Amino acid sequence: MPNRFVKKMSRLAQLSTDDVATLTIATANPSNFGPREDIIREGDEPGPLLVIIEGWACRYKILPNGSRQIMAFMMPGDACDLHVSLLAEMDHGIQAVTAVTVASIARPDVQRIMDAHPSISRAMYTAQLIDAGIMRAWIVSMGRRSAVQRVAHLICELYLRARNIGLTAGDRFLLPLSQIVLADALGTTPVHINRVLKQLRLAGAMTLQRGSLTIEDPVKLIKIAGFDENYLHRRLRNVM
Amino acid sequence: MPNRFVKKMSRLAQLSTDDVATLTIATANPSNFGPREDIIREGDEPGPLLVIIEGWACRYKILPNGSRQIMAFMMPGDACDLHVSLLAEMDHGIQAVTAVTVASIARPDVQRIMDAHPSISRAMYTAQLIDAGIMRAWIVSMGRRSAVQRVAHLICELYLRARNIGLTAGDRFLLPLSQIVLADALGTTPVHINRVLKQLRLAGAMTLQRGSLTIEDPVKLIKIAGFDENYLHRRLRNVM
DNA sequence: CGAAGGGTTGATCAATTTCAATCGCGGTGG
DNA sequence: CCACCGCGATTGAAATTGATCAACCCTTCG
Repeated sequence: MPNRFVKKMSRLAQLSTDDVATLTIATANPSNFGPREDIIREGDEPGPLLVIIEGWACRYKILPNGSRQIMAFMMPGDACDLHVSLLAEMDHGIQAVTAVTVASIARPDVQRIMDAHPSISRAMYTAQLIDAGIMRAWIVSMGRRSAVQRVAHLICELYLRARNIGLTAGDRFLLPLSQIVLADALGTTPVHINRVLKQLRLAGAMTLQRGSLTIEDPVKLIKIAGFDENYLHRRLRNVM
Repeated sequence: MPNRFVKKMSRLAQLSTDDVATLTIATANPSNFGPREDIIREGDEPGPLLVIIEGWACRYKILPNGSRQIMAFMMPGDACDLHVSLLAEMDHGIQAVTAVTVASIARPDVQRIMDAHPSISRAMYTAQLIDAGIMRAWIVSMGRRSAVQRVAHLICELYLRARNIGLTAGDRFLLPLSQIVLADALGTTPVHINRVLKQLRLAGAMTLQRGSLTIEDPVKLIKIAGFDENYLHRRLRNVM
């Protein structure tokens, strides 16, 4: 029974039985974090590669004035920091959003595994590609979309990502993000997020209550978001 | 006389004479683009790896309502699309900002070179790491900084990048970005950029006129920007 | 039961957009 | 050589979005 990370890697590249076994063994040491607990703090020296097995986490930065910006959400199967091994010091933190199970792979092992398993290496490369695409989409959202569009767009992104890993049930899925967290991710205030959610609810597009999101009218939501399904989806040649 | 790309790669990893020769040969076929000319268009199938040898370019996306968001600036030595080889179709365009000289390396050659030259591979990996850090900083800027702070922060970033490749003269450097382009990059309007620039000028922090930027008071500028020099700089263990 | 952490709503304030007009400069055709 | 264009820069005034401030409610949990 492969864990979420192994599953994700298997989707991103054709893995042999040996590849799968290697990844499974490497991530067989999970540890747990509670909600709001820091997994990595800004200023830490980058340690092992961390992989989310269960739960949601986020990448964030606190600004001098105390406000917070979330730069990414991580869901089961996502790696936290594929690329930061060269940093002398983390320039941002990673925090559990829900209760989270994390597996860690020592850096030398990552290197060894990638060297010995080209398919795994390819899968990780692809994962980075997807992440970069998501970051670009966030920049576009923050720069040129209104608050309503931003919320709608983020929901579309998260819905598709959740669906990809089998976390959706029809038009509904568990979205364990408080309005405060949404505000920190979208660069607005909780108050405004609240009004926007109400607006989307009244428009009959979607409803978020007690951590459960229901998409009432997918077409309307996508239209509001100006969501380009392809950026996460069809435009990848083979994967997802 | 190595070109800008070779120089940059040499700064990012210890390259042998052979590595340098390989890169030099691979990028010895430059072609030119005029300002505002598209180097890659959204929807194109990703082709060879493109490398900026001279001039400035930008990565951008046009939204349904016609507005434009710039997601990155590329300066001499920067690669356009290290990672997009797996995309079936470009989800954004790349455009020349000034007159630009671009070298291209066919994808299979990229693969072959990286396989045969671990140091080059490492340098490219590091380049990606830096780019990801810049993207994260942009997300933070767009989400949580005011327009003045955003402009100041972008100028700090571009100044350091320019200085890294020897394009600055003391506190001055050529910044070939119109107020319109700055607005597209920072998610505001040209009118507002104009007022913000005036504000920064009157504050004695920096002056931008006719494509030339002068930093009058670096300390003040950095303070306004809330700029963390480390994110581009000291936090990398060995490089830059 | 009390406290804490969301969520909700109203009223006001501030930053930024939008609209509109003018200016200046480099290039071009007559 | 000069008038004319087109694009970017600049400025003012009005309109709008989103932020801030301030309550109050509700649920959960110890």
